[in-house]
Formats: sequence, structure tokens, C-alpha cells
Amino acid sequence: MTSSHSGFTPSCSRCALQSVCFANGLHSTELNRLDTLVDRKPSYSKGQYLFKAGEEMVSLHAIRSGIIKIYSVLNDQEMIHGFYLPGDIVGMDGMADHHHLFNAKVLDDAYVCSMSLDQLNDLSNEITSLNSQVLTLMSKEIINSRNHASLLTHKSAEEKLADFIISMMEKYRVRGYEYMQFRLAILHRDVANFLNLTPETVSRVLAKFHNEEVVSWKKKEVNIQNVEALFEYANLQLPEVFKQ
Amino acid sequence: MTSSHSGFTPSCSRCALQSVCFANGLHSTELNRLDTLVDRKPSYSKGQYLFKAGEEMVSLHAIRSGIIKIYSVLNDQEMIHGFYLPGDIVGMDGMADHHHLFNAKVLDDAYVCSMSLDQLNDLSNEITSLNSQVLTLMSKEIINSRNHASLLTHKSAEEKLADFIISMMEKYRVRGYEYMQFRLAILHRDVANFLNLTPETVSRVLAKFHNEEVVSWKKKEVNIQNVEALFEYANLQLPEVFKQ
DNA sequence: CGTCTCCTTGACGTTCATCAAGTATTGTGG
DNA sequence: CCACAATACTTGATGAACGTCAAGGAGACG
Repeated sequence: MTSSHSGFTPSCSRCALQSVCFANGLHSTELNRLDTLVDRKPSYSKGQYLFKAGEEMVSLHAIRSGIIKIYSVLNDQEMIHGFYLPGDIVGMDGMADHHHLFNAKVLDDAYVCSMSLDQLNDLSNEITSLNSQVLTLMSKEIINSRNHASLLTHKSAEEKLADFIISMMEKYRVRGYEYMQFRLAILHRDVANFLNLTPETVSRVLAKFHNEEVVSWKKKEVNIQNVEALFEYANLQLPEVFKQ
Repeated sequence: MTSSHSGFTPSCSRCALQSVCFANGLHSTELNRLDTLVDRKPSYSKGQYLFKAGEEMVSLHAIRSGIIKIYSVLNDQEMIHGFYLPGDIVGMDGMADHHHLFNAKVLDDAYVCSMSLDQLNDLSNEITSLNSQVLTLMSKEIINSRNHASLLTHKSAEEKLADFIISMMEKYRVRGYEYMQFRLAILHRDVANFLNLTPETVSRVLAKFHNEEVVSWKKKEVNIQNVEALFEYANLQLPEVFKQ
């Protein structure tokens, strides 16, 4: 166990994830308004759903801890569109007609802040920066999804896996958690699906990374041993932060 | 030549594409407000850019005629994220930080209605239904992009191409244009890229579709001869409209 | 402690990419 | 408006990356 993100958060104004959540850019008085409207459900446990495809969209959800996977089903085949970690927002696909088209399943016990759509709309009318924050989040979701399509189409199995591990690492780093080793409660089968590979291929590539002491991922624990090599495998520029 | 969409449109209130554009859901007085703020540029000709990756986002664009392709470049490789037809909105990727991350290139001479971001924001504050229309459009873009990822990962070459032709047909049908045969000024090379295939594979599959008299696509003219077979190739349910 | 699910490792196969060479179509400049 | 160059498309032969199938081993969970 390398990082345990406490589930309990008393208020938006004291939340460490403020800057990546709805709350980004709000003044303290506005934060307090937001605070009163946020619904902090007790917790979701592994296997539960935040929402399912076809259901009415009641709220937008901010992940405070845990992991959520978003997926659709096509011809009996699951297709995973993303894994959402603390600080991420899920449910924006339902804004179009107030019904979800994807499933949101809990992979690792999660605390979630939910904001009802009606209240969000009301508050957005009063607080323009909240509205523009929602637009920003949706725009980022579009960018994310397109970048993922690029990865799916233009990268090899090794590049995909290196890229995936880096993106998880970066999420933790940006949010101020430990990032050279961290818990990642995602099945290899699910990663394979997300990257459009088979579990066998994922297994083979991870075995290679492990042999070469680049990164190990065993029993839901990721351990990055050679960042430089990892970025090379991903065909990505090594950021300054990691140099030396 | 099967359909020529006239470029000239005097106002939003008389525009045939109203219901799929920003304007959807607005009252006539609101439409007139919108009208005064929309910039109807003379026209874009083939090869021009609406915007390029890295540029500041000044406006959101509604396509009135022509075709726009949205693409990114990764390791010198083009990756096409979509083709946008009359009634479609492009540029929403820039809402996050007011800079575009993708390129928008004109494939077939186009008329475009542009709305400056500042004015859109101002007007959105006044007219809530305009704001929610923008949210709806962005949400649809997310859905689109994810569905495309599903197609890329879970479909065969034949399914992909059948699916693509159907999606173009449906766009024309929904907008009230001729849809059993229509002009489609997209290079096969670009379609190949969009579907993550090679031009050779596209050529082979189209040759097959042509031999079996399902659909022909020659010289930028699409001609659907057997819708039923086309839907079968795409592995999609034949909609009621096409039955009998 | 036994069962179920997940992961691993090996042998083999398939779809589609790649390479290559020729044909058609489009664009251009005189 | 024609000639010819550039670009797009076609068709065939070959190959590779990763999928599929299979069977054994390790964790997880009750």
C-alpha cells in the first residue's frame, strides 16, 4: 500500500482536488454556495454503478477517491472509454438529452461528490465561472477522447502500454500523490480492452517491461523503475521534471 | 451532380439547418439577436483552413455547406477525427483553453457561419437555452468521439466502410437532402485514415460492394443500390424508414 | 481450503498492412 | 482547351503484428 486517499472531505473549500474539479476558479463565497449543493454520498463499493446506459442523468459526479470505468457494450462486447481517478468528472455524456449512453462502474471503492443537474444549471446562471468551468471540462473530454483514438490507431502494443502507465502516473503526479509507485486497481483484462489489445498481449508486454526493469505491475501495485526507458517505449518526450 | 446546397442564407430565422445548429430551441426574438451576431464569411475554398492546431480560438463555426475535416498530426502522421457536413458545428475542442488543438481543413468549398466566443458567452448568459444548446452540442461531440473509438476497435474493414457510408447517408437524410445518392467530396485516402485502414483496403472493399451492387462510390458520387445489404455489412439494424 | 477468476506462456492463424507496378483522374500552364 | 504532370486509385503478391486457441499456475474470496 503506497497511498491511501482518505475518503472524508468536509467541504469544497478545503478539498485538495479543488483546482481540477467544478470548483476551479470560484471565489470563496461562491465555493460556499457550491458546497451546500454538493451531495457527498456515503461511498460506492467495488462492482456498483454510478449510472448505467439508458438511465436518466440526474447528476454530474466528481471522483474524490477510487476508480470508475466508463464503458459501452456493442454486440455483446464491452468497450472501455476511460478510467476515472480522483479529481476527474464523469457523466458529461448525458448532457445532450439528459440520459446516459455509457455505464459507470466502480472498480475500487470510491467516494464521490454529486451535483444535481438542475442545481448545476441554476448555479451556472448565477456564477459564470462555474458555467465556463463546465464547458472547459467538456472540451477536455472531447480532446481526451480524440487523443485516445490517436493512440488506438497509431501506436504499437508496447507504445500503448507505456503510454497508459505514463498517463496514470501523470494523473497522480499532477494531483500531488505519490507517482513512482502507486496502487492501480484495474484488471489487466480491462486495460487490454481499453487499449484494444488482448490480455495475452498485455501480459507479454508487461513481462518484457518487468524483465528489462522498466516498470512492474503486479497485484494492483505499479512500480516505475526506469522512467526514461518508459517514455522511450511510449515514444514520448521526457518532461523536464524527470530529467536527472 | 445530385444536390447543390446553395451557399446563400440571409438569416438564422430562415435557415433550413436551424434545428441542428446553435439556434435550436430559440424563440424568434432570440433568433434575431443571434442573427445580428453571426458572421457570415464570404466562403472558404478547398484547401483553406478554418483554424489550425495551436491557434487561438476566436469563434465557433457552423457549416452551412461544404465539408470540413478535423485532424491532428502525431509523429508526422495525420489522424482524422471527423468530417463535418452542413449543420455541423466545429471548433469546440478549443473551449478548454481558448486554443485549438486540431486542424480544420476545407475539403469542398464551404460557407460557414461563425460566432465569436466572446459574443457567444455574453449571449449565453442572457439566453439560457442557447447555453444549454452549446452544452448539448459538446456532449454529442463526446458521444460521437467515443462511438468512433468503438468502431475503430471492434469492427472489420467491411463493417467500418458500410458504417461510414451509412453515417453519411443518415446525415443527409436527417437534414432533408437527397440521401440515396449524393456528392461526397472526400478522398478515399482520407476515409482510409479516418477508419484506420489503408487506401488499398478501402479500394478492395469498395470494389466488393460495387460488384455485389450494394453501393458504388466513384468520382465523389455515392450511389446506394441496396440499403438492406449495406446495413447487413455494417452489422446494424435496418431502421423502419428503409423497410420495404 | 477449495473454487473461481485472473494471469501467463506457447504454438499457430488471420486480417489487414506493406510493397510494387500499373491505370485512371485531376490539376495546371501554355 | 489541350498536353502532360501530379496525384489518386486499383490490383496482386507477400508478410507481420497481434489475435486466437489451449492448458497450466497463481491470486482472491468465501
